[in-house]
Amino acid sequence: MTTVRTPAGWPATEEQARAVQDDLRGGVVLDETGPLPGSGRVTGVDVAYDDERGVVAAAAVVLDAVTLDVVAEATAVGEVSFPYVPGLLAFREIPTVLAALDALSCAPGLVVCDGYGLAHPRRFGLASHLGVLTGLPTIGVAKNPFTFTYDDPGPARGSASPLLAGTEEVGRALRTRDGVKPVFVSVGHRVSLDNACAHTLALTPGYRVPETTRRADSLCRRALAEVTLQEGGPIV
DNA sequence: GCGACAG
DNA sequence: ATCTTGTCGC
Repeated sequence: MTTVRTPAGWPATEEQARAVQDDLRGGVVLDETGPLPGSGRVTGVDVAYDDERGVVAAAAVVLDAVTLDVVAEATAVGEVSFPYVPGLLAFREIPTVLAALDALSCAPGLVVCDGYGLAHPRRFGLASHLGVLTGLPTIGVAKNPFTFTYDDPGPARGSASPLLAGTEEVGRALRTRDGVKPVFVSVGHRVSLDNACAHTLALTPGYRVPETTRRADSLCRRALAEVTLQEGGPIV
Protein backbone atom coordinates (compact mmCIF):
# COMPACT_ATOMS: atom_id res chain seq x y z
CA MET A 1 0.00 0.00 0.00
CA THR A 2 1.34 3.45 -0.89
CA THR A 3 2.15 5.95 1.84
CA VAL A 4 1.73 9.69 1.38
CA ARG A 5 3.34 12.64 3.11
CA THR A 6 1.90 16.13 2.92
CA PRO A 7 3.07 17.52 -0.44
CA ALA A 8 5.66 20.29 -0.47
CA GLY A 9 3.99 23.67 -0.70
CA TRP A 10 0.69 22.34 0.59
CA PRO A 11 -1.37 25.16 2.15
CA ALA A 12 -0.68 25.55 5.87
CA THR A 13 -3.30 28.17 6.68
CA GLU A 14 -6.95 28.68 5.85
CA GLU A 15 -6.05 31.84 3.98
CA GLN A 16 -3.58 29.98 1.77
CA ALA A 17 -6.07 27.21 1.14
CA ARG A 18 -8.75 29.65 0.07
CA ALA A 19 -6.25 31.30 -2.25
CA VAL A 20 -5.57 27.93 -3.88
CA GLN A 21 -9.29 27.44 -4.42
CA ASP A 22 -9.63 30.86 -5.99
CA ASP A 23 -6.67 30.04 -8.20
CA LEU A 24 -7.92 26.65 -9.42
CA ARG A 25 -11.60 27.47 -9.71
CA GLY A 26 -11.21 28.76 -13.26
CA GLY A 27 -10.14 25.28 -14.37
CA VAL A 28 -13.53 23.73 -13.71
CA VAL A 29 -15.33 22.61 -16.89
CA LEU A 30 -19.11 22.87 -16.66
CA ASP A 31 -20.15 22.67 -20.30
CA GLU A 32 -19.65 18.95 -20.79
CA THR A 33 -22.39 16.44 -20.28
CA GLY A 34 -20.09 13.63 -19.09
CA PRO A 35 -20.16 9.84 -19.45
CA LEU A 36 -23.54 8.25 -20.18
CA PRO A 37 -25.24 7.20 -16.94
CA GLY A 38 -25.31 3.46 -16.43
CA SER A 39 -22.38 2.74 -18.74
CA GLY A 40 -18.63 2.35 -18.49
CA ARG A 41 -16.93 2.56 -15.14
CA VAL A 42 -17.66 4.49 -12.00
CA THR A 43 -15.22 4.96 -9.16
CA GLY A 44 -15.97 5.81 -5.57
CA VAL A 45 -13.42 7.53 -3.34
CA ASP A 46 -13.58 8.04 0.42
CA VAL A 47 -11.29 8.52 3.40
CA ALA A 48 -11.23 7.56 7.07
CA TYR A 49 -9.30 9.27 9.85
CA ASP A 50 -7.48 8.61 13.05
CA ASP A 51 -6.95 12.17 14.15
CA GLU A 52 -5.26 11.08 17.35
CA ARG A 53 -2.46 9.64 15.29
CA GLY A 54 -2.79 12.09 12.43
CA VAL A 55 -3.36 9.23 10.02
CA VAL A 56 -5.68 9.18 7.06
CA ALA A 57 -6.56 6.23 4.82
CA ALA A 58 -8.12 6.59 1.38
CA ALA A 59 -9.79 4.08 -0.90
CA ALA A 60 -10.75 4.09 -4.55
CA VAL A 61 -13.12 1.40 -5.79
CA VAL A 62 -13.93 0.97 -9.48
CA LEU A 63 -17.31 -0.50 -10.34
CA ASP A 64 -18.80 -1.68 -13.59
CA ALA A 65 -21.58 0.86 -14.07
CA VAL A 66 -23.99 -1.78 -15.37
CA THR A 67 -23.54 -4.62 -12.91
CA LEU A 68 -22.06 -2.57 -10.05
CA ASP A 69 -19.50 -5.34 -9.65
CA VAL A 70 -16.09 -4.33 -8.32
CA VAL A 71 -13.56 -4.11 -11.15
CA ALA A 72 -10.58 -2.78 -9.23
CA GLU A 73 -9.70 -1.20 -5.92
CA ALA A 74 -6.75 0.49 -4.24
CA THR A 75 -5.88 2.14 -0.96
CA ALA A 76 -3.31 4.62 0.31
CA VAL A 77 -2.44 5.90 3.75
CA GLY A 78 -0.92 9.22 4.70
CA GLU A 79 -0.55 11.90 7.30
CA VAL A 80 -3.45 14.28 7.85
CA SER A 81 -2.53 17.30 5.72
CA PHE A 82 -5.06 19.83 6.99
CA PRO A 83 -7.55 20.22 9.84
CA TYR A 84 -11.25 19.89 9.14
CA VAL A 85 -12.59 23.29 8.22
CA PRO A 86 -16.00 23.55 6.53
CA GLY A 87 -15.29 24.71 2.99
CA LEU A 88 -11.74 23.37 3.01
CA LEU A 89 -12.42 19.66 3.17
CA ALA A 90 -10.46 18.97 0.00
CA PHE A 91 -7.16 19.93 1.61
CA ARG A 92 -7.66 17.17 4.12
CA GLU A 93 -8.50 14.44 1.67
CA ILE A 94 -6.94 15.08 -1.70
CA PRO A 95 -3.30 13.96 -1.33
CA THR A 96 -4.25 10.50 -0.13
CA VAL A 97 -7.18 10.18 -2.53
CA LEU A 98 -4.88 11.01 -5.45
CA ALA A 99 -2.47 8.31 -4.32
CA ALA A 100 -5.27 5.76 -4.16
CA LEU A 101 -6.48 6.72 -7.65
CA ASP A 102 -2.91 6.47 -8.96
CA ALA A 103 -2.62 2.97 -7.54
CA LEU A 104 -5.60 1.68 -9.53
CA SER A 105 -4.87 -0.86 -12.22
CA CYS A 106 -7.44 0.60 -14.62
CA ALA A 107 -8.97 3.91 -15.65
CA PRO A 108 -11.48 5.28 -13.10
CA GLY A 109 -14.10 6.60 -15.49
CA LEU A 110 -16.48 8.86 -13.58
CA VAL A 111 -15.37 9.63 -10.02
CA VAL A 112 -18.01 9.93 -7.31
CA CYS A 113 -16.93 11.92 -4.24
CA ASP A 114 -18.37 11.84 -0.74
CA GLY A 115 -19.05 15.56 -0.44
CA TYR A 116 -19.69 18.52 -2.69
CA GLY A 117 -18.54 20.00 -5.97
CA LEU A 118 -20.16 23.21 -7.12
CA ALA A 119 -22.26 23.38 -3.99
CA HIS A 120 -19.59 25.13 -1.98
CA PRO A 121 -19.06 28.59 -0.47
CA ARG A 122 -16.64 29.47 -3.29
CA ARG A 123 -18.14 26.99 -5.78
CA PHE A 124 -15.10 24.73 -5.52
CA GLY A 125 -15.71 21.76 -3.31
CA LEU A 126 -13.86 18.46 -3.10
CA ALA A 127 -15.34 17.04 -6.32
CA SER A 128 -14.45 20.17 -8.29
CA HIS A 129 -10.94 20.22 -6.86
CA LEU A 130 -10.30 16.55 -7.57
CA GLY A 131 -11.67 16.97 -11.08
CA VAL A 132 -9.41 19.89 -11.92
CA LEU A 133 -6.32 18.13 -10.55
CA THR A 134 -6.98 14.86 -12.41
CA GLY A 135 -8.92 16.01 -15.45
CA LEU A 136 -11.44 13.24 -14.70
CA PRO A 137 -15.21 13.71 -14.77
CA THR A 138 -16.36 14.03 -11.15
CA ILE A 139 -19.53 14.52 -9.15
CA GLY A 140 -20.21 15.04 -5.46
CA VAL A 141 -22.87 13.17 -3.50
CA ALA A 142 -23.20 14.43 0.07
CA LYS A 143 -25.27 13.10 2.95
CA ASN A 144 -25.94 16.51 4.47
CA PRO A 145 -27.16 19.83 3.04
CA PHE A 146 -24.19 21.79 4.43
CA THR A 147 -25.24 25.44 4.51
CA PHE A 148 -27.67 25.20 1.62
CA THR A 149 -31.44 25.19 1.58
CA TYR A 150 -33.94 23.02 -0.23
CA ASP A 151 -37.58 22.07 -0.28
CA ASP A 152 -38.24 18.46 0.58
CA PRO A 153 -38.52 16.46 -2.67
CA GLY A 154 -41.54 14.23 -3.30
CA PRO A 155 -41.56 10.97 -1.30
CA ALA A 156 -40.76 8.68 -4.25
CA ARG A 157 -37.28 7.58 -5.26
CA GLY A 158 -36.15 9.79 -8.14
CA SER A 159 -37.85 12.93 -6.88
CA ALA A 160 -35.60 15.95 -6.69
CA SER A 161 -35.63 19.61 -5.76
CA PRO A 162 -33.09 22.38 -6.22
CA LEU A 163 -30.32 22.80 -3.68
CA LEU A 164 -30.08 26.53 -3.24
CA ALA A 165 -27.45 29.06 -2.27
CA GLY A 166 -29.80 31.98 -2.02
CA THR A 167 -31.55 31.77 -5.38
CA GLU A 168 -28.73 30.03 -7.21
CA GLU A 169 -29.17 26.32 -7.89
CA VAL A 170 -25.86 24.75 -6.88
CA GLY A 171 -27.04 21.17 -6.82
CA ARG A 172 -30.03 18.97 -6.16
CA ALA A 173 -31.64 17.22 -3.23
CA LEU A 174 -32.30 13.79 -4.71
CA ARG A 175 -34.46 11.09 -3.16
CA THR A 176 -32.72 7.77 -3.78
CA ARG A 177 -35.06 5.64 -1.66
CA ASP A 178 -38.80 5.97 -1.10
CA GLY A 179 -39.54 7.96 2.02
CA VAL A 180 -35.88 8.28 3.04
CA LYS A 181 -33.91 11.49 3.50
CA PRO A 182 -32.48 12.67 0.17
CA VAL A 183 -28.82 12.90 -0.79
CA PHE A 184 -27.31 16.12 -2.10
CA VAL A 185 -25.85 15.96 -5.57
CA SER A 186 -23.65 18.55 -7.19
CA VAL A 187 -21.51 18.80 -10.26
CA GLY A 188 -17.76 18.44 -9.94
CA HIS A 189 -15.98 18.59 -13.29
CA ARG A 190 -17.06 17.77 -16.86
CA VAL A 191 -20.50 16.41 -15.91
CA SER A 192 -23.94 18.03 -16.11
CA LEU A 193 -26.23 18.17 -13.09
CA ASP A 194 -28.89 16.07 -14.83
CA ASN A 195 -26.35 13.37 -15.56
CA ALA A 196 -24.90 13.60 -12.08
CA CYS A 197 -28.37 12.81 -10.71
CA ALA A 198 -28.93 10.03 -13.25
CA HIS A 199 -25.62 8.44 -12.24
CA THR A 200 -26.55 8.73 -8.60
CA LEU A 201 -29.85 6.95 -9.19
CA ALA A 202 -28.09 4.22 -11.18
CA LEU A 203 -25.77 3.72 -8.21
CA THR A 204 -28.52 3.46 -5.61
CA PRO A 205 -30.58 0.35 -6.42
CA GLY A 206 -30.73 -0.68 -2.79
CA TYR A 207 -29.41 1.98 -0.44
CA ARG A 208 -29.65 5.71 0.08
CA VAL A 209 -25.95 6.26 -0.54
CA PRO A 210 -24.28 5.33 -3.87
CA GLU A 211 -22.75 1.88 -4.08
CA THR A 212 -19.44 3.53 -4.96
CA THR A 213 -19.38 5.47 -1.71
CA ARG A 214 -20.43 2.45 0.34
CA ARG A 215 -17.67 0.31 -1.14
CA ALA A 216 -15.02 3.00 -0.76
CA ASP A 217 -16.15 3.77 2.77
CA SER A 218 -15.81 0.21 4.01
CA LEU A 219 -12.50 -0.28 2.21
CA CYS A 220 -10.83 2.83 3.63
CA ARG A 221 -12.01 1.90 7.13
CA ARG A 222 -10.42 -1.48 6.76
CA ALA A 223 -7.21 0.10 5.50
CA LEU A 224 -7.15 2.49 8.46
CA ALA A 225 -7.74 -0.30 10.95
CA GLU A 226 -4.86 -2.20 9.40
CA VAL A 227 -2.29 0.54 9.87
CA THR A 228 -3.74 1.57 13.19
CA LEU A 229 -3.24 -1.94 14.59
CA GLN A 230 0.18 -2.17 13.00
CA GLU A 231 1.30 0.95 14.88
CA GLY A 232 0.20 -0.65 18.12
CA GLY A 233 -2.75 0.09 20.38
CA PRO A 234 -2.24 3.26 22.49
CA ILE A 235 -0.98 6.37 20.79
CA VAL A 236 2.73 6.15 20.14
C1' DG B 1 -20.84 39.34 17.78
C1' DC B 2 -23.14 34.45 17.58
C1' DG B 3 -24.29 30.24 15.49
C1' DA B 4 -23.99 26.89 11.62
C1' DC B 5 -21.18 24.25 9.01
C1' DA B 6 -19.44 18.53 3.33
C1' DG B 7 -16.17 14.81 6.08
C1' DA C 1 -15.33 12.07 10.58
C1' DT C 2 -15.67 9.54 15.34
C1' DC C 3 -17.33 7.76 20.12
C1' DT C 4 -20.76 2.96 20.22
C1' DT C 5 -25.13 -2.25 21.79
C1' DG C 6 -28.90 -3.49 21.32
C1' DT C 7 -33.06 -3.23 19.22
C1' DC C 8 -37.33 -2.29 16.42
C1' DG C 9 -39.06 -3.48 11.94
C1' DC C 10 -39.51 -5.25 7.11
